[in-house]
This record gives sequence, C-alpha cells and structure tokens, in this order.
Amino acid sequence: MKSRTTLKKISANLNLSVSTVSRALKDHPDISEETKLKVKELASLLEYEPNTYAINLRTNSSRIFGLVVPAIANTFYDSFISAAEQEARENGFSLMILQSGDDPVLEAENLRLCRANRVAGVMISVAPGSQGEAFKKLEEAAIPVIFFDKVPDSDTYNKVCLADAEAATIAASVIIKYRKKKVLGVFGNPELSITQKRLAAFTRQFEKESPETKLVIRHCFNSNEAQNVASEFCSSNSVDNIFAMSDEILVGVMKALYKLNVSIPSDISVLAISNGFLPGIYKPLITYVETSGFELGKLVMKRMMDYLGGQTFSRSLILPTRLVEGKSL
Amino acid sequence: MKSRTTLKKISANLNLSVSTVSRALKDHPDISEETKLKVKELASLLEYEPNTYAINLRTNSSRIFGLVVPAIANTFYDSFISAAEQEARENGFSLMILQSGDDPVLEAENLRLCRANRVAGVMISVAPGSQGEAFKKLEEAAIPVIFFDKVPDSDTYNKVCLADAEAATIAASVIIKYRKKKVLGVFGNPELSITQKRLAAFTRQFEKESPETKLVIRHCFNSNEAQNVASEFCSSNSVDNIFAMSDEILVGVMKALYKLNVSIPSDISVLAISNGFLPGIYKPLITYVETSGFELGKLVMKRMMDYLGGQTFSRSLILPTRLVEGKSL
DNA sequence: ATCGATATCGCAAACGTTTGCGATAATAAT
DNA sequence: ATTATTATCGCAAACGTTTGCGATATCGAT
Repeated sequence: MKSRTTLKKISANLNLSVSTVSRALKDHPDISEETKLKVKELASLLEYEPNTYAINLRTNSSRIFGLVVPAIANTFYDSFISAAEQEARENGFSLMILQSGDDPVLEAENLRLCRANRVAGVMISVAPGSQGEAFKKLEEAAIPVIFFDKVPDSDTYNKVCLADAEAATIAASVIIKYRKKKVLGVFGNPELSITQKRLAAFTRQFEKESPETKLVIRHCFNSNEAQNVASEFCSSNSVDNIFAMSDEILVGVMKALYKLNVSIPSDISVLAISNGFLPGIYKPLITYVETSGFELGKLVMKRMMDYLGGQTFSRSLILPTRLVEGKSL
Repeated sequence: MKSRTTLKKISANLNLSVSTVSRALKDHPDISEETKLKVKELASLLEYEPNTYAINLRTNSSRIFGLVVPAIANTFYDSFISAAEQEARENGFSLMILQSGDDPVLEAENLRLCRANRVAGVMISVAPGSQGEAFKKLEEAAIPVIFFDKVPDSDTYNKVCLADAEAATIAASVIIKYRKKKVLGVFGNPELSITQKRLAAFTRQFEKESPETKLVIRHCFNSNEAQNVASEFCSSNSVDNIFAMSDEILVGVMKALYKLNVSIPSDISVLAISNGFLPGIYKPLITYVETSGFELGKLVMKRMMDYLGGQTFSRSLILPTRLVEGKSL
C-alpha cells in the first residue's frame, strides 16, 4: 500500500526541481549527463512509473484506441481483434473493446464512451441502421475514425474494406466454372452495404457469364435463419449449389444440409466467403473465398497509425482476397 | 474543431464558481434547485462532457478494467470477453483487452500496461510458466486481480474457475456408462493447473469405477498436435473412444477422425469438454460437458464488482457444469 | 574587464476536476 | 435584538505532469 513514487518525490530526494527531473527522464538536451544519470538511477530504484492520468490530462491525449464491433464472439471479429491488439501493442497503444450487438442505440452509446474516454482513435464496423450523427461528434472532437468491414456509404470517411465485390465475383466465377445451374445464394442483412456489394457483384457475374443459371437469392439475419432458409428451400426445390455469404451463414447452411442428409458435393455443392477457420473443420473441406479478419485487423491498424502520422485525407483501402480450394465443389 | 466545454466555461457563463457548477451537476444538497436547473440546462445545451482525464487524475481511479487472455481468437475466450464486456458496460466500466499469446514475458508486459494505465481491476487467465512477481506489483498498487480459467495454485488469490474436476469426472462417467474400454484421452499443456485438475479427476474416475478400461493419455499444445496425436495413435491402436479436453483439441481430433475415415460413434465415439459452439456444427453432434465461457465471463465480472464493493477477501468461485448430449457416443 | 554565447536548471502556469473549509446571507430560536 | 442554525455558494488547494520562459553560472572571445 506504499504510495507511488512521483516526480516530486524524486526531485525532493535529489534537491532538484520537478521540471528538471521530468526533462532528465526524457533526455532533454538542457539537462547535464550527470544529473540525468542520478535521476534515472533513483527513478529505477524507486520503480518510478509515470502517472498516465496526469499525462493524459496534460497532453490531452491517451494511448488507447476504441474498437467497436457488432459482436466479439464471432470467428471473423475475434481474429480481427486479435490482430488489432497485436499491432496496437507494438505501436505502444492499447485497445478498448466495445460491442454494439447490431443495435444502433448501443452503438451510439459506445461511441459516446469513446468520446468520454477521449480515445486516440476509433475503429468501427457499423451496425445496420447506424446513425451518422455520432460520427460527426467524434469528428468535432478531432478523434480519428476508421471504418472497416461494415462501413457507411459516404465517401468522406476513412474506410478499410474487404474486397467484397471481388470476393463475390470470384465466388460466382467458381460456381459457374463447375457448371452449377441451380444455385441458392444465402446472403445477410440486405440493409448493409457489405451485403449489397456482395449481392450485386454475385448476380452481375451470373448475368454476364451464365445467364441460363437459375439463381435464387435469400436473405437471413443469423445462423438459425440461414439454416431454416436453406432447409426449406432445398426440401422443395432442386439445388446443385449453395453459396454462403459469410461464416455465420455457412454454419447454418451446413446444419441444414446435415439434417437433409445430402452428400457434399455430389448432391449439393457448397461455396462460402469466409474467414478460413470454419471451412477447415468440415468434411469435406469447404471451398471458400478468403476474407481474412486477421489481415484486415493489421491493415486497419496500419491505416490508423498512418492517420496519426499525418495522412488524414480520407481514403478507402481494399484488402485483396483469394480462393482457397476445398472439396465441397 | 471547437474547443470542448468545461466546467469553467459553464461557470463563466452563469456567473458561478467552478465548484458550484461541479456540485450542481451531481446534485449536491448544498446547491439550490434553481441553480441546479440553470446549470444543467446550459450544460446540456453546450453538450458538456466531463473530462475523463481530469477525473481520473483527481480521483486517482478509472472505469476501465484490464483483461488479459492467452488468445482472443478462441471460441472460449471470445465468448468470455463478450460476456465480460456486456457486464462491464452495464456497470459503467469498459474493457481494455490484452493477449499474452501464452508467453510469460508478454504477459508481464501486459500487466505492466495495466499498472501504467492504472486500471480499476485486472482479470487474467495466466500463461504457462507465469511469474508471480507481476501479480505482487499489482497488489502493491492496490489493483484488484481476479484470476479465471487458467489460474495459479496459491490460495491467497481471488479465482473464478470452471468446475474442472467435476467436468472431467462427468466426462469419465459418461464414457464408462457407455462401456467404452479402450479410451484415448487427449489433454493440453501438462504444466497448466487446468490440465492437471482435469486429468487427475478423469483418471481417478476410471480407476474407481472402471479399472479394467485401457486408458491412454496424450498431451498436446495446439490443434495440429492434437490431430497428429489422435491420428498416429488410432492408426496403430484399437480405440473405441476419444476424449478431448478442450475445443481446440476437439477440432484436431475431429480432423484426424475425418482423415481416418472412421464413423462416429460406431467405430470410435467422441466426448469433449467444450464451450458449446463447435460440438454443434459437427455431424453427428458431439456430446460434451459444457464449460461456458459466456457464463464464466458474467461470473468473473460479478465477482469483480463484489470486490470493488468491499468483498475483498480471497475466494475461489466455481462455475458448475452440465452434460449436453449429442450423438457422438 | 566586459560582453555575448552557451549550458544547466528552476519558476510557475496550465490541463479540468473534486472537495474541505470558510464566507455570506437568510431564517429561526431565544 | 442577539445568537444559533441553515441554505447557498466561492476560495483555493490538490492530483502529477509538461513546457515556455526566465535565471544563474560558466566560459571563451574581445
């Protein structure tokens, strides 16, 4: 319970002023090598740790980022968070994590928290129906915001996205290459731009390269709905391929297929856009277009660092994607 | 870019002192209702937000918890984090997340960060080979520490654990009930107390209830090793049940079984201790003893709140467990 | 010996809040 | 009318650090 050592305590012990001690500890040229040595010795002896509260107040800044995601318990976001945390630490920052639960109200509250805590920056994947107002306030507070994955439309924002259109185009191409003609595409919340982009690219590719394919699109909001959608459709229609827009949807689709007792890929083939972990645990391995949460996390943090380094003009970065072949097609 | 409104600004506008404004905003009885009203009106008009930096410095406390886990990208820890974040928010706290990567050095560095940021409390699942020194320092700094899941041995600590022994005992009982006689138990890092507890209870139950069972124990450090261990053992030995101590191990075991092309449960049955998500995506559904990361997260946060509320004596809480029947046994 | 340059350090304000205490005025008790 | 009480508010210090500026001393150059 001994009280922490402060600059004042050190200065008193050495008959120096607080300012001299402060400067000595950060190698200010005004201070002689001799006193620097004395100060540093005593500081490490007394295990001096600067008071972050005071530094934050004085410098009006902190070394903590706010990270807002729809959900943490999600194979995509947890790998994103994992990467972001690593990168942040290597740059001397920490991460404050908040989840919105896809609720715009909670999201706004989380952003309020970010402002209250005066974080050094905010990284956010927005909830559906997200209001732009909260972002304006962050802007007013001069807090940099970087959107990722699920982003708003406006061009004035800084964004880092997966190659949504490209991934969906690749997915469609592969399905076409395998000559699938009766395709069920299961997509997520139609209000999200990520869904819209993937859906648009997906259907466009079919229209262009294989207009004769019978393509049916279904939307769902979670894994269970995906299961129901797939289950109902497949039991009353002939299908030779199911496309899952995300990991969450893939899980639902696979549960449906397991229940229907069809074999993959001979009865129905499967293709997904995925983070990569889940496709690997199924048998057969699911072929997927990779959208790496881990890589995205690293890229977003790099963008944030660049921003703090002065590159504040808005940009949209795109993380490239690639096909990973399994045995499901 | 307009500067933030402070107490001083409000007080100047109303010809009041800073202290009066401060007290008015927090309904101090010394202040008249009339001025309270005036102050609050102007405050909300100017969108006053208290400066957290200043409050932290003045009160020498913050509303942020440090949470240290071996890894974020993990179905157990991410559900833990998810629950912890929710509970924290409902109590007006936020979460600073740090991962140790099972590296004691990184873990110590993370704890140093927690001290530097003077978090309100630390929740940690320790890395193997973790040094007690860093915990002592937190104790000296009067920062409450609650250990969870992977905890040190000492009784002087506050801990919240899964019912490790109970879970393993239940698992063994079920395997015995199904009359499995050639069992492969795949366990994790033997240095961790969580492994030791589960292993001890598991083997003891067999010795007690079914000494004739041929029980072989293998250890592994990750999913890939689990796959190799299971693969090698099963291809050269007769096995009728595999027990997986964790989700990570289960994934490896299932990959091995898929490659060996055995059918579950007729050829080899499977039982796991799991968080619950992964067993549900296999076919057949895997029977498992549930150790809920989500529930543990809630319990840990409750314990932390109780601690901050004054219940500082060390305690060891145990989260009960239950069997979830699948079709793998 | 005087002057300007340089090296080294301290003073004091500032960041925005909280809080003990004292000040004033209004009201009630005697 | 005097005193005691209460209601209401302001003063000023404190939290620990950073930083512009001024102070002193040393030293070589003139």
